Amino acid sequence: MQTSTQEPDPRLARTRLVVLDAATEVLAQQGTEGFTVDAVVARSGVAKTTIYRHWPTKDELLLAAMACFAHPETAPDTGTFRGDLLALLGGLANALADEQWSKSLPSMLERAEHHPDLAAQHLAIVKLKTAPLIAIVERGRDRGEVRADIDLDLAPALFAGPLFFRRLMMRQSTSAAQVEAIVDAVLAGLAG
Amino acid sequence: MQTSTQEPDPRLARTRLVVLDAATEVLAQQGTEGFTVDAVVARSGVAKTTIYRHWPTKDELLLAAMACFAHPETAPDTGTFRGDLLALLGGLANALADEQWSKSLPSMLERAEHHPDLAAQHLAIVKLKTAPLIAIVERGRDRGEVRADIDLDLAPALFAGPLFFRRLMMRQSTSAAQVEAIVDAVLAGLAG
DNA sequence: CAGCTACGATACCGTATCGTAGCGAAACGT
DNA sequence: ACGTTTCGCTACGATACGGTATCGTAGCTG
Repeated sequence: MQTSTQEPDPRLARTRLVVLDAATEVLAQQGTEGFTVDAVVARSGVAKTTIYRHWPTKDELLLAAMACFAHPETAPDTGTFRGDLLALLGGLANALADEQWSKSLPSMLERAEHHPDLAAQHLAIVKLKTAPLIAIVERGRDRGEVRADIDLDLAPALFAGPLFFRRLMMRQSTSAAQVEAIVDAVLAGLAG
Repeated sequence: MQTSTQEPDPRLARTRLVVLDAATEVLAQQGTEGFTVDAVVARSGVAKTTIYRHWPTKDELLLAAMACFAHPETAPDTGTFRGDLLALLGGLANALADEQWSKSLPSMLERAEHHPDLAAQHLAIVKLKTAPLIAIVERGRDRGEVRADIDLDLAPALFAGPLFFRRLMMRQSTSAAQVEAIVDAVLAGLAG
């Protein structure tokens, strides 16, 4: 046997791509309230029946769309602890300002609050995004730039928390100068 | 004339109270998705027609329900800067853990993202809640415990941001010891 | 080319939900 | 006690949306 399942139909991948792309756009622009299958149909140009052949229910489509944001972040390496933090948090500030992920973030939080499976997935995304931050702090600790008794679990909240707070609660973006002020403030408290 | 508008019908106030109470509960427990007029009817025991007599549309009911969370926070005065921060943020950590307001927070954020009027209202609530924090920092600055060039706009994000981050993004509560660690970390960076 | 597979279009069903109509009953102020 | 205001109830209309059925078409693989 082994009838060469090596080549799956390219049409499958194509519609998956087009539909998920449209789905993430709808989610970012309209939120969960406007996230309707018909809206994805209109935006993607893919027939509703086809969408249901790929994702048997709307929730699975939404889940798949949200999973698209699970790209791992890379940790910068500028040589200094402070430089790494500035680079990473500066990128985060920009991402929070205009990336689709940040625009869908409130929707994800809302649904995660009431749907355990989505909460788990979102937590996985958050861990992917905060991993480099932890890595940076760990590196700083090993270099002696950070107190040895630092609680690594608190690091993401300390550094990224203020940025998310400004984005979600105050609806403000954070400038490079403000990122610098935040980093310097927290950094002083962690110095060893 | 002047037929003593002093005494409005107590029935009006009563239903307002009962309905809004039920509405906030539904919102906290079910989120915006489950926030339906019929659900509020079921929970409050008030007839649907009556609800519509008070709030002509569902959105206005939701707006009114969310406005219920606009209680001003009082600033503690323990005598020391650090003590004030610990008291206030400790209270915030507890509120984030189990108050209805925190449970409806994701829903409010989600809707604020796409409804300008709700965004404005939510911002007003946030300012009410963060006002005492700013007051504390200001007091600390005047006492010389905080650098004079502190950016007061950044203070809420620095202190409260980590707590919200843990609640919203990590779905974790924050213990008193962790609050202390956060306060001490940020406080060191703000010292004058 | 032949057969299979995925896609498209349309129509359709069932349900949830917003919002209203109409009428009677109860509670309020005087 | 009486008029007025508010409330409750049932039923209803309208619409939007999730999901399916059917059939025909286009594209892929061999």
